[in-house]
Amino acid sequence: MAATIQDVANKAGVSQSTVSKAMNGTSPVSDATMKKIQKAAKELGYQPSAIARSFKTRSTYQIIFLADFPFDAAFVNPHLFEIMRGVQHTLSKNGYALVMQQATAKDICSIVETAYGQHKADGFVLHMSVVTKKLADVLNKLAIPHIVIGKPGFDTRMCWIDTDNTLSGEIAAAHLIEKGYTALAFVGGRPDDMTCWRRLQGVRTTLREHEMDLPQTHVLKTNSSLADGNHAVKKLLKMSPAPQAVICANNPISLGVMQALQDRGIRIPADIALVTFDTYPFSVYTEPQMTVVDINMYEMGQEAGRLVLQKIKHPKRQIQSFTTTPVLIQRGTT
Amino acid sequence: MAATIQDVANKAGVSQSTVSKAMNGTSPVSDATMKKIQKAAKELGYQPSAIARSFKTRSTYQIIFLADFPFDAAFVNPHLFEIMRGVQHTLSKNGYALVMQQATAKDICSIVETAYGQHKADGFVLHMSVVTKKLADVLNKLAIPHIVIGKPGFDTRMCWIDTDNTLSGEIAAAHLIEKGYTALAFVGGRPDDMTCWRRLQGVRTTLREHEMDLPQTHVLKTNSSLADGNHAVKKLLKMSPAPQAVICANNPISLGVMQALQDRGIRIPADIALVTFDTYPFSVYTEPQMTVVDINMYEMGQEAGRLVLQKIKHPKRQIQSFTTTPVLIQRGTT
DNA sequence: TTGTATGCGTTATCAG
DNA sequence: CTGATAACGCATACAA
Repeated sequence: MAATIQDVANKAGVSQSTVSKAMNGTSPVSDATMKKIQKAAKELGYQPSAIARSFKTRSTYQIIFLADFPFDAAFVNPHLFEIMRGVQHTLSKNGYALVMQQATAKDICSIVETAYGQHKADGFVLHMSVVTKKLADVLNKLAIPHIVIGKPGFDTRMCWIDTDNTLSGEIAAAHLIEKGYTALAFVGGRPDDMTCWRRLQGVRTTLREHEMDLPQTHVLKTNSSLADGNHAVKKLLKMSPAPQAVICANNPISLGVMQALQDRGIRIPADIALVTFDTYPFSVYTEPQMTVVDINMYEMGQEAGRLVLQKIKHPKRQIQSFTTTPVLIQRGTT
Repeated sequence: MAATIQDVANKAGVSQSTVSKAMNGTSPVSDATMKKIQKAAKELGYQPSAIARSFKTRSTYQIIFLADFPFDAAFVNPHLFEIMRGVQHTLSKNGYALVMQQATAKDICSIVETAYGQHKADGFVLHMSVVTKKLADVLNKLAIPHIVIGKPGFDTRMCWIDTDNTLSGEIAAAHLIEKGYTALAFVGGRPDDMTCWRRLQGVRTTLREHEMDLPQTHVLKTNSSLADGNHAVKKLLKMSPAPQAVICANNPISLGVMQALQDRGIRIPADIALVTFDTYPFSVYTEPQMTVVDINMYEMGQEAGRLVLQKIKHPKRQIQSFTTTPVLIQRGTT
């Protein structure tokens, strides 16, 4: 059997509580006994039992990451894992572990209630996609430490952090303006795609600040697929004034636009410049590589980790904010 | 405070140990008292403490997944997450939780030793990339339940499962033969890339079975990048006999080959057919879509989960095997 | 600075 | 079928 704190105490010739104090520095111990204890512990290969400690301190040192991990998740929602990596990193540094668990909006409440009720975790990191109003009530009523990744679509007292897509849009627009492009177009996603929509808002804001215009005729709505990008090109080329630069709301759209443009012999960026958002999946594989406004999801994960630990220590603090600044990566398309 | 088993016992007017037996079905209980207990438990919202149970039963019901999660992991090694999803699914169904933790070949030993020594987990799922001989010794000496994802590069008594890349190669070759292609070429990775190498071996095996040949001149070595795929085309077109079909050892290579082929006006599959491995990242985004031999990593994860639980129950059983059959997905390039 | 005593919530052994 | 009782390993209030 593994050595217990009692074994160490016996071997060192001191009491069990003294060993505890010595190990945790929770109360002063004389040099002499400290030495004895360390020696005994080392010889026995003593390792404190995390379970017993949890039992006594009534905390698990665990955080559960809940999301609806889709089939082929790494491709469908790669950000999820970059965020998880970040969370894990922070937690690990603070002696906490990250548990990964699948959930849906449907079963999230019962999962959280039982996991917390049975003391399986001290807190939760929740992806926006599984967050519901009912969950917000549960979290609030039971005062469960948590942080939501992504701003919930409804008013709530939950704690959340998100990326600033509006700011990303502003940065994209500012870059194009700085490069001297005056006639812009925007190829977006569906009206209910908040990410795309916020990026568009950002673009608009910056253009307005420069007293430039983005007429409704130059804003295209699509379903965010590569094929939609292809089709958008027909409309882009009919616009008047002809766009000198196109902002694509996401990677698939931008790849579609680029392909169709190049198929017609239009040179990028000489004839038309292109900007999109996020590095993956395609932006570094195109020729030329895409200029993008990127976001460091790993950093956001780290911040989420810090915040959930903070909530555990200070349950009353409420955090609702944007984090991690988007950054422009200029490559070949502008 | 949350209700304890004692509270339930008091409310039901029975002893604490009877409640335990009733809840766990660990010893027969009369219908009448069972009813009383269930009623009391429900009214109190009783939830058993997982910590206390762990403490008593000396098991954590946790498995740690250890891998070197790289920067932009979802793109660099997407399979990792599909596997994790599978593991998590199986564990969850069996009342276990999956902890995600970053590790490197350097620190893996100390991580495993302390995590196991401190009773933070009952077992481990380890990615091949962090597995060392020293780790194998530790695992063996302490009889730690584990399963390695990927066959280790050295002889060992560790338990592992892997995908059968050789079989994948065989399937790719068989498909081309069935389609009537007789002159083949193979564009591979570096000689030390075992995945590529095994796929090539599989191709060779099947060709030999059909008394066909893959001469050394028709096997190209590259660094597995898209650009390498591009460059390979020059050599492919100089080969004699001219290849009717090309097997690319992985996705980036195949995309490069396809691009360069199409740039020269060569039609796929009319002039040259193409086969590669894995669905992502590119195979569904090309035009035409790639025919691939794919592997279900989620299934492999599920299997890994089952195996590690089995190892916990039967520590002596040793498993070293291939799992999950590769499957041909015929699309537009053959 | 050290030791004694207590209890965290559960399961399990044993007697009744 | 039920109940009393003893651990599990540790942290901590309190006493010395």
